[in-house]
Amino acid sequence: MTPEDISHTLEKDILGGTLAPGSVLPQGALAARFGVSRIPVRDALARLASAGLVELAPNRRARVVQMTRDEVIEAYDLRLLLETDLFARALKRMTPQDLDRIDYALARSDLEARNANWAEGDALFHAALYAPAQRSRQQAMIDGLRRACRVQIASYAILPEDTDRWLADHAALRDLCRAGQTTAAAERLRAHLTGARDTLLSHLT
Amino acid sequence: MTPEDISHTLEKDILGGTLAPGSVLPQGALAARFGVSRIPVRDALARLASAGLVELAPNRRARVVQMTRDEVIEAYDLRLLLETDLFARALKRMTPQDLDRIDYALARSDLEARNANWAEGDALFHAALYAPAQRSRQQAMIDGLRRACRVQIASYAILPEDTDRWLADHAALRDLCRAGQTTAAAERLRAHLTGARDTLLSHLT
DNA sequence: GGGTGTAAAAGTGTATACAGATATACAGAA
DNA sequence: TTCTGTATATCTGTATACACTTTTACACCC
Repeated sequence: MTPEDISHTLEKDILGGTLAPGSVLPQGALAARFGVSRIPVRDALARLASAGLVELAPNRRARVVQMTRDEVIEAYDLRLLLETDLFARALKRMTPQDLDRIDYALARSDLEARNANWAEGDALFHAALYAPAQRSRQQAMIDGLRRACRVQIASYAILPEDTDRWLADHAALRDLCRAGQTTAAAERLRAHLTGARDTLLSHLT
Repeated sequence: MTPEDISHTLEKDILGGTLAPGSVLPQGALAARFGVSRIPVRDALARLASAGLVELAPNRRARVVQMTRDEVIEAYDLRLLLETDLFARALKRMTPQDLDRIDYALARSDLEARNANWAEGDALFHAALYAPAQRSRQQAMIDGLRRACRVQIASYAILPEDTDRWLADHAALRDLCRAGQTTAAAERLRAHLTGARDTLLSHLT
């Protein structure tokens, strides 16, 4: 059990909803759970903190982040800004191979969605969508925001109709990429994200 | 000497040019320097890594980040995207008090610039410029990018003419804010950033 | 009941020690 | 000289121990 393993496992717990926003994460308990001392646990918590999944304060126990309504709005605004920009860059450089990879990612995400593992597939599809842009830093920022948003979503049961809409959006995005309709594709992505934001916000109050 | 103190001190060294990009940072040496054990040093290095100032790899010594040309371009593209957006949001909500604070920051940055501490003043001025938007996450992202860029700049001697152009840009931005000329202000910010990028790129090869 | 002070319990931060991995220096071969 | 293999020195990762801080629980007073 390395710190990386520990942080990955905890990330799954957080994003899977086992650890709800606001939960406390005592180092000692985690150390016992993973069969290590507190040192690698501290390391793992530091990783999660820099990924934006937990909050650390001196002499305080770590907590799973809990975003306010305004913070959720800001996060989605940032995703809109960064993802539409990255998508536009990707579209300009998209090769037939990239399109095939997007097809593959779409098929996989479709599979995962029925397997109660929708978010994994979502991240995979969008990663494939943006990969042609070859912008690792921007991609990393987007991943961070995506994870932060997902922590908030994880505590709610996702409705099947949401999943359907979401899969339809992905399929539409794929089609628009293939057809080379860049402005329509960008618009669809924008709608996809604002839709996701609004369903999350409707659950928050 | 807390981990936070240590990371701040190291950050100053890195951004001040004492620790050039690529320098190694052995935990033991730092522990001796700061009079603590290696544990808080590891903590400080983790902070710097999450701020994007050093690179950490398992069982390897920490290194000050060294960006490639493409990474510099990507970083400035991201700053352009995030800073122009944040500036536009700030302009919409700018009050007379905010304008006074910007005046104050401009005066201070003018002072710091003559004191060989230009970057501190630069960060201060831009923070004042964006503060009315009240977007902590976006501001944090921008700060991270700004620091990452500055690490690369730190190793070069800044020409006085650059500082002059840079101060003139700031003054112009302030004036455009006061005059309420939002589109011209946004355009000036864009020029300010692309100018900074190009001088950095000209030094890189 | 509701607030307040205090002591025990639980938790965090860090020094020390040691095992394992990496980097360095140097001798010998091409 | 330049490359390669190897022994040594250095460095990192983590368990343990202990001091200090925060949290919790409970008795007390209003």
